[in-house]
Amino acid sequence: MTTAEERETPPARRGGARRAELVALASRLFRERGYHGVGMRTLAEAADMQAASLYHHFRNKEELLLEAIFVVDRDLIADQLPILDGPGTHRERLVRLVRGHVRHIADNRDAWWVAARELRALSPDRFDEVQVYRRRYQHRIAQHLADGVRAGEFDCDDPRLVSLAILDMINGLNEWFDPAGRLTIDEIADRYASLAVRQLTP
Amino acid sequence: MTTAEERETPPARRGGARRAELVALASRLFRERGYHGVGMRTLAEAADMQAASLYHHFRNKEELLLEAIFVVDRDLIADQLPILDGPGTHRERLVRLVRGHVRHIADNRDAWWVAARELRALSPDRFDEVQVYRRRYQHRIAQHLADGVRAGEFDCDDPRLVSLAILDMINGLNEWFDPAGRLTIDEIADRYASLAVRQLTP
DNA sequence: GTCTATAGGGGGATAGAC
DNA sequence: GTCTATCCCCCTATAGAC
Repeated sequence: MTTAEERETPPARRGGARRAELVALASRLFRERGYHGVGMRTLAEAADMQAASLYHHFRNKEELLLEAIFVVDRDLIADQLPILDGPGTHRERLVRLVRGHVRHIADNRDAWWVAARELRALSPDRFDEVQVYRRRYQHRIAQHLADGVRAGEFDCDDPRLVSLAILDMINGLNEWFDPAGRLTIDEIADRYASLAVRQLTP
Repeated sequence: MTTAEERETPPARRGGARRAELVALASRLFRERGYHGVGMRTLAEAADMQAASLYHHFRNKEELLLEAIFVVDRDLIADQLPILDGPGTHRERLVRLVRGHVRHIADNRDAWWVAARELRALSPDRFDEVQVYRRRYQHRIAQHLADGVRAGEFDCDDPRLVSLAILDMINGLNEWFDPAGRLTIDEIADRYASLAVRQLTP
């Protein structure tokens, strides 16, 4: 049982290191086998405990999924959007945003994988909750592009469409990025920032 | 039971309209609830039959998934790659390819959804089989970009990376495209073709 | 080609001891 | 905070009648 107060605290602010470890473990397994493909018994075995013990840390399986997804969608807003309100030209701020976004993916690959694939496994209420974050991020970027156009710095016929195109381009890299591959993540971050700028250069 | 000859025929060339109907139905349900989230009973009910009857049409559940994914990955190669060997400048051929790719997604949204999310639910052998198609498509596009650079038509430091960036941009639209939305699919196809060209214009 | 029946296993979740 | 034991349900797949 949880108290009313605990129920209203956002999941990721509750609990400590153990809870975060379990979420990270769940993210890895969900990524490898899919949310519905991983049972609580499998999860528990990987955490060296019994399935029943997991229910002391999480109300149910969905809460594990929600926390994994929040690592992506809530933290991204917090880390990234302040960049757009910071100093620099519109172009410089966009470059910093793209680089930061690429590195956030590289630093949280399992969670990004899960957030991309398993959002629909959430109940409708939870789904909507995540979508609010996701849309806020995209809309703010579209706004930044429109601002840059008004400032005469960008050339862009359709900021909404281009913001989606740029985000999809970046998010796709988690599918093929290989830490041992031809390019380091910092090289990719730089090149993707250039590609984004190229879409907007007058 | 199937004969040896049937077993060696590629899945999508076997069977008739009924089989294709069942694959389309499965694609829709897999998209809505995920591959592991849809049971054979659910599938059978939606098709107005009993679960056991499905095993007359498909050896197992995975065969349904494989066929859904092949609608995307095998057909795309067949429809699209000839464009790059056809007439026109490198730029014109790229524009035709992007438009065709966008329309293929719009015409097969369920299958594309499943192909993007559930590839890992395949057994390793089947997974590899699909990846061969996927890589062939991407490599051929990277080749086209490199050819265009040599012809002096494109400017591109890293054709491999840019081919991935363009494909990820396009494939992402299935996440947010709404047939009843602001832009028609043909408008999106045109604008995405322009964005792709913009990445390569000297 | 479709059915009924069922095998054999795993699913999420809970009760209550310690 | 972790355990054992268990509930009840759904899973994929097969056997064999029609």
